[in-house]
Amino acid sequence: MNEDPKFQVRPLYLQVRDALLARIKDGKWRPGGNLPSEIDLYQEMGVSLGTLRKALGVLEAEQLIVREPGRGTFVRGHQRGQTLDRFNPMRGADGLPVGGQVKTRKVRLGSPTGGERAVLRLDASDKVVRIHRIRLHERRPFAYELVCLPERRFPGLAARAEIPDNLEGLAQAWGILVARAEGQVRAVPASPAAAAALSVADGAAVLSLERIAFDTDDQPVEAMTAYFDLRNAYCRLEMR
Amino acid sequence: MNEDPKFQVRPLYLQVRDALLARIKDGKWRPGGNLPSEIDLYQEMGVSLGTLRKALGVLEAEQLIVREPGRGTFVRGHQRGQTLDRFNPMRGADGLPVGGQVKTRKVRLGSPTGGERAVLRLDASDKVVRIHRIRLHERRPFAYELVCLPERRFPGLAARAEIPDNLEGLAQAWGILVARAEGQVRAVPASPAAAAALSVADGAAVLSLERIAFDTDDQPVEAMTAYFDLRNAYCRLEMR
DNA sequence: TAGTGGTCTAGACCACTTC
DNA sequence: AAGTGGTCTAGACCACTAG
Repeated sequence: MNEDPKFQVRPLYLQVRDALLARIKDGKWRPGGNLPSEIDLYQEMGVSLGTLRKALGVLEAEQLIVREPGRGTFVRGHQRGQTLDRFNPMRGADGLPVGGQVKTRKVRLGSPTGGERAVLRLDASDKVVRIHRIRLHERRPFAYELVCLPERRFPGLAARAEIPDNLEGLAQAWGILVARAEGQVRAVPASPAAAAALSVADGAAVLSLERIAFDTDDQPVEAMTAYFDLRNAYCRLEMR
Repeated sequence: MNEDPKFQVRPLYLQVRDALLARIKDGKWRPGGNLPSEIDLYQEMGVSLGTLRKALGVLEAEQLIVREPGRGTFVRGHQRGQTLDRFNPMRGADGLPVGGQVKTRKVRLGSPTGGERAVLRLDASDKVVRIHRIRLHERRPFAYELVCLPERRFPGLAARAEIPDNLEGLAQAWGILVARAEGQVRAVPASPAAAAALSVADGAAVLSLERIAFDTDDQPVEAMTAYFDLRNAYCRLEMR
């Protein structure tokens, strides 16, 4: 880790971050498990403690690890039992966390549309896995979700019996680290399928959430479109 | 700055951050102006360079300052000419930045409603300033905004001739530092005033954005409700 | 009591901007 | 050439957790 600094462009602490991230990706340190102590790590990697701590600080800011004074450093894992992942800002009209049943309706292998090819950066030969879901909240339909995943990133998914209910569950099962997501909330006329799923009139306005999720290499991992009954849902915002 | 550490709870670098922030608030360093160099600052404050730099890092993460290698450290100022402030996620249907005329319709001093008293944490005797605005985009009405500001934080505002077009402009003019905002986007039936402003049918569904902005002491600074034509607007999201 | 992460210091060298 | 922020090191002490 201590080559001639003359030819290094990427700062050492970012190289250390990359090396640590690579081990998390490899599954060397499991989600929820703890990393070696800072003392062990900086000695093993041949950098100073300050540099190692700066690298850990970056990973902490990226929400990939959690540090607890006196206890250790842990790989951040997906909280099971959460029905919505942390990249879903939609809430029920009552403001409570959405916590009903999830019906996974179809899981099919298919070819991407032009739009999906573009946002997921796929080749013509790539396949995608499509999942349709309906989420209930307080026994009423809350969301109708159309998920599109690159088959290359989720091999064997279409044939699986049990499928996780949200992005974080899927990602964790396939060892993918989701770093961020971007999207839009709009109102659109309901398609027949969305109208049926949400029990609203055909063509009535519904809220839509289009979302693209990216991994730590900034590669797209999932494209989702979700529809919500105008009256039962809103989008929660935190702005800095 | 170097008292007996036995009785210090708040870390020194956060105390330094607080001291620097106080000077920014006082207007000692103007928005856009530059701070003294790190060397001058750490010597003046009697802490080590590392501690001073950690304090600056916090202020940078809070988006209150900007550091430019080789040039210096600057107080982050509001970009004039931006019609929407950085705490407004709404965009026109074309995705372009909203950049039309802004009509400030009414500016009135009044008493807060119960809801406003609660979210702005006001006493019964406190007054509020209300501003109504209409924003145009591509010559069509884009947003109808109802702004509610504590008179105590914006003294003399109701009597001013020229009023800034958005939260950041207002805050800068009164020396307030906005740190964050939270809110919700929903669809609601248009009130008569909103319907008239947006040229939609009375009671038709419109998007609404309710937003509360907070300063660096986490005190509420503004409560806004804005309405948008469903067909012309959407909400842009970035999630981490 | 041993181990962990958090804070703080002092000093060196670097790339970059500005004059 | 002088000044700025960015990186990197080595070492000290602290509060907290756990056995």
